[in-house]
Amino acid sequence: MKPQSTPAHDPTSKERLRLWLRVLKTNRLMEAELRERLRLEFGTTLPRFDVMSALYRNPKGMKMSELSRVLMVSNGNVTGIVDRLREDGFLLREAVPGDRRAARVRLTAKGITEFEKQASAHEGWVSELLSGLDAETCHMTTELLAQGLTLKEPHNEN
Amino acid sequence: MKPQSTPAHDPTSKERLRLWLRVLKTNRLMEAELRERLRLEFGTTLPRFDVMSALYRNPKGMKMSELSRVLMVSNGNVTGIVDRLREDGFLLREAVPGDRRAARVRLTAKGITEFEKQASAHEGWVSELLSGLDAETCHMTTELLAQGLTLKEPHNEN
DNA sequence: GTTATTTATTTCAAGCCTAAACATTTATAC
DNA sequence: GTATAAATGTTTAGGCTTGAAATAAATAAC
Repeated sequence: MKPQSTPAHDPTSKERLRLWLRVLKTNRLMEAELRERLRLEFGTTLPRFDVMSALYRNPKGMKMSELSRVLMVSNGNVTGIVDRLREDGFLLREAVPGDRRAARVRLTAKGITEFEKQASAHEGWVSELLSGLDAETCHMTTELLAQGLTLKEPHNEN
Repeated sequence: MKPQSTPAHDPTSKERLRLWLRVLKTNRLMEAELRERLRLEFGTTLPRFDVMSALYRNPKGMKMSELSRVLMVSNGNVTGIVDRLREDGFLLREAVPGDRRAARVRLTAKGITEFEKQASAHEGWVSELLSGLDAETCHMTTELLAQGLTLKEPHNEN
């Protein structure tokens, strides 16, 4: 837990690097698998699933900038994904009263129905992929990762 | 550690989902930070760094398909990244004697020098970002993730 | 009230990424 | 030997992603 001296062969630094590479690999393997299943079973993508998931947790809708902050992707990125989801009728845009710049986005009934199917399958897939870890071990690992990351998230005032 | 029953409120399934979301968040925050630093300090990107890193560990060079397998990205993806790195003079392509389909890629001297600078900074950044975890905790977390992921990597016969 | 700044969002160029189609070469079957 | 299959790479179409520039509206300064 010392500061960050990094003299080329600092063993702590090496262990942290190994952990990072493991996180990276876990992430890639799982994303690849989930992406493929979402595509085959539902004809959708991970970013689309993420957007719908955020909106599902916020039934009253979210502003574009909120979405972009919560999902940790750029503003312009959200524009495109939302556009395509709207073309498919899964969400709609509304004006924000009192602020003609902003746009509020929320799921349609069709979007809610569709997302619930996807989310149920998704949770099962994740559980299957992580079936090597029981609940307690998962919980501990989650806490360790959360505590270990000394990285402030971008500010969040609603 | 039971199979994957997933009856909507299975607590184990929920913990695995939470862990997955935490891995995802850790990955995004760290990738965003590392990407920005690579861009500002070295004018490069994470995928480029990854390719050079793989080649650095294989001084004799790697075939395109090897690169694609090790990095867990698609074949066509590697083509583009390698093209751009070659334009910058960081790597070169060679014919593989006895197989006129294949191409072997390896770092140039310029590429080696450049990557060593980047890798040194990169290791320091990672250590800084994970400074909340000491060596032992890192090691344990790495093992847990490695063991927990019941996902075969794509086969690797050289 | 006008000017300047900040905020919300879109557009754009460039690069990343995948799956599928393609071309070429090598290996296998017979 | 020839047909078939498998392997190596590239290309293509479409979507994702970013950072920067542009647009427009709201807010602050004065």
